[in-house]
Amino acid sequence: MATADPARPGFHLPLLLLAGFRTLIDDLHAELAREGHPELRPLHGFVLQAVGADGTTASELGQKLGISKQAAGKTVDRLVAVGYLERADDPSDARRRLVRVTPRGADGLRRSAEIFDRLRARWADTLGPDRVTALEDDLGTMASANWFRLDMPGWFGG
Amino acid sequence: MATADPARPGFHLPLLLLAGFRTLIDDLHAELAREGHPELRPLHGFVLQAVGADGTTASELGQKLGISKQAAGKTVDRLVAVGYLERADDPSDARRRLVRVTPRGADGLRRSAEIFDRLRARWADTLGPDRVTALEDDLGTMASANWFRLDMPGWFGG
DNA sequence: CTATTTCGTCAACCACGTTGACTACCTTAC
DNA sequence: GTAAGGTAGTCAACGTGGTTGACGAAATAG
Repeated sequence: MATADPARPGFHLPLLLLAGFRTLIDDLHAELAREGHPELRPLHGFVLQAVGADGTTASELGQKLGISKQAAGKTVDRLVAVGYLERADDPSDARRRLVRVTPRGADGLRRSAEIFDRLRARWADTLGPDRVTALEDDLGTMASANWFRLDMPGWFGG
Repeated sequence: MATADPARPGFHLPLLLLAGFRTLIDDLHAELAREGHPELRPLHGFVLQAVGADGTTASELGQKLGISKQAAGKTVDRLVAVGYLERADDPSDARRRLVRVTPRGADGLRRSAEIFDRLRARWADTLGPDRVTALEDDLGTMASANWFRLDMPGWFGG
């Protein structure tokens, strides 16, 4: 493969990280689809996670995810449409529209966590538990600068 | 951060991989912009790389990147518009339109490789060269299935 | 010479992001 | 109590990156 050209070692690392991420994410969603959540898309897990048990609002969500409130609102729309989130009025502030995870959303979230645990175990089986931990430690050290920003336009569109 | 919740260790790994990738890619493009390539988007580097020194066609490119020929064609359009790729007729086959990297494209590619080397060196400075190598080895082992596919819809859209 | 395949493109569509403008509402200050 | 200002949510237009389906032109197979 061109990008794995040994003459350009610098290209290895980003591609490996991307491929590793993709492998995990693809496996997760294949399993999630098998377990009754075929509509759940890769971004959705992060969004559900960010909404959390206490609920939130579109603006807050946008801030948490590093995207605009409009983009967050649209994503909520989609997740509401497939039944993973619901909106409710905030009695204490008529401007706000509370966003909450539905039972179905909670189920998807729970299964995601379980599946990720199993996938991590598979990595541990292949590499050894210590190396997976070391990998996580090292990545944690290096990645701490850009933490948990999902605003895709940084690398893709927009 | 919610997704880094220690109670859900399974969420660590994918997020770390994503964050690591993002950090690298963001740093690359910040530096690339500084060096005279502000139009270069994260995907573009992979595409230029896939076009290669010998040139290719939209269909071939699509196959290499794991996307449709139409998507590949559109991406080529954009890269032609900003001067990184050019099209030429294939004298031996009137259906084909050769896609080639321009000198400007080659410059961007060369700089990308250099910058990635420097970024990798930074990782090596922080973690130690042996751990970076180990990280690459382990990721290579785990990620070997999904190599260099850019079809975002798998995780994002459509 | 005809049938099939392949290459490139067009058109419609979807997911995901952006900015700008606007309404409705809460809050603060006078 | 009202005017002013900030905040929440939505609408509209747009850009990027993907998808499928349809189609003409050119190469290839029979």
